[in-house]
Amino acid sequence: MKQILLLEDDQSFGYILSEYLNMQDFQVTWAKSAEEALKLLQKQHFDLAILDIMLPKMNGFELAEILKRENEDLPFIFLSARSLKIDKLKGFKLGAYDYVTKPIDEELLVAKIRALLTLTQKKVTTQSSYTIGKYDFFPALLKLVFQDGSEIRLTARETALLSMLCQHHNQLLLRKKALKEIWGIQDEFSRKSMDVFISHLRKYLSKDPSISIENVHGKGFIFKY
Amino acid sequence: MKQILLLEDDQSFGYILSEYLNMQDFQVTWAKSAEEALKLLQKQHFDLAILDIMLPKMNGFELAEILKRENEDLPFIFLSARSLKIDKLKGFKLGAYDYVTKPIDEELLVAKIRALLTLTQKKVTTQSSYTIGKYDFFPALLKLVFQDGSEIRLTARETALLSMLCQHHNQLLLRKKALKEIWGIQDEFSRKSMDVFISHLRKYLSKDPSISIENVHGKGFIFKY
DNA sequence: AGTTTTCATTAAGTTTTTTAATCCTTGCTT
DNA sequence: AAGCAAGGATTAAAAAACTTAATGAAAACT
Repeated sequence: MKQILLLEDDQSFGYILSEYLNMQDFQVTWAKSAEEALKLLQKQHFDLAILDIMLPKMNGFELAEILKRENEDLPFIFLSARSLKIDKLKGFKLGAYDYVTKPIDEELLVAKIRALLTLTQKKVTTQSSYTIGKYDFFPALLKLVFQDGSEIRLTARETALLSMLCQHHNQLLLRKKALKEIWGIQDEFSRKSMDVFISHLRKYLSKDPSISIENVHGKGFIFKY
Repeated sequence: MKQILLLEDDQSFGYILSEYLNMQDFQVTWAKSAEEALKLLQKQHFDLAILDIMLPKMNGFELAEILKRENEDLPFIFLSARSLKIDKLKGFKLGAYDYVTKPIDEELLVAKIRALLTLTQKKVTTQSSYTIGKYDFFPALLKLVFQDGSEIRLTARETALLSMLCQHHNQLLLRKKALKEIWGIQDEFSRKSMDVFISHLRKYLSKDPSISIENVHGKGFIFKY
């Protein structure tokens, strides 16, 4: 569940919004001042921050500047009653993902939040382990472990390819996509090389017959399990 | 310079917007139909797409779906005269960064674009090139180019190590840190391997005597230039 | 049915990375 | 300050990983 930090000094609005976001399956932590927000940020991880701008002491802009300096990749959205263009420009310049003016449309806000989270999370995706039939696959350890405890050590490319297959399991993984991601710019030549690795993986995974890497002619592969 | 794909069938609006974006130092390619946009996407790399929704044949939503399926991580913004909430929701659901309604404020649009580009580019972390004294280093191409045009091809590990050194240039890069990042949390054994690569890099960079990779006993290296 | 393109697998060739060996440097100990 | 251990530089060798080639089979196209 995604952790959201909400900075908002207005009691009733803050309450309503945090309840709404909670309902939408976000884990909201509500800070009523920038100072409180900073303390929370040091203790806990957040996936996204929603920042009100006008606050009694330190304002949302100032907090954002600190965030950018310290907490590098926490994405944030400004939320403010001020709809002046100059404020919006300042917001974006500070690296905000969006600048939403009150009154807000909660449904749209949630849609934006989800889009943003998908975007920022995308890169990090690699799970730390996958269960593939009777195997366990540990990408970071370059290891594939069979039910009976026997291990197969994988090479870097084998691991990269198997990871991609896992991320798309039971869906088509386009050749083009894998080539681009693992081999970099797709010179149509490494096609051959990729085939060799598919072949390796099939061999490694052959102890469980319910697993298969099936080819879709001209398109790519489907990793079924 | 950032490459932007603009999909817009309205002649005059498309012209004005692409001119404006050009002025703001973006490299804009203007497609007048979704089909044309698709062709361009196959040939060229873009950093961002701006998609009009209402188009004669294939519309912007449909194109976005294809993009999501095929072209991995090209971020896009919808641009439309339709301001219905249902359209906006659909836009975000498709993974758009934003949904902007006409008439647009060009200045705000550019601010958003810049913010989004920063956001998406950040993930890739590694700069696309570094100037090191009389050399240019292109991590993605695994190349080190000397002033006189002569090229040195680097291996994956050489590139990874040189990238890290660049990121910390004129500061101490801890051995431990490099080992962890490049070799994975590793046994003190690949220490030796790392030394070999340091040695390679020194040799490659020896044509410019103002560059040096200096050792800090027991700690790591400082890349000076 | 024949032809062309794509795919699977094995083997051979090449490149990259690691390990080893040797000598040098740094900083500590007495 | 001499001796010594631990860290570092460089080159060469061995090992591992990756790519290319070769062959035969399957799929799609005419």
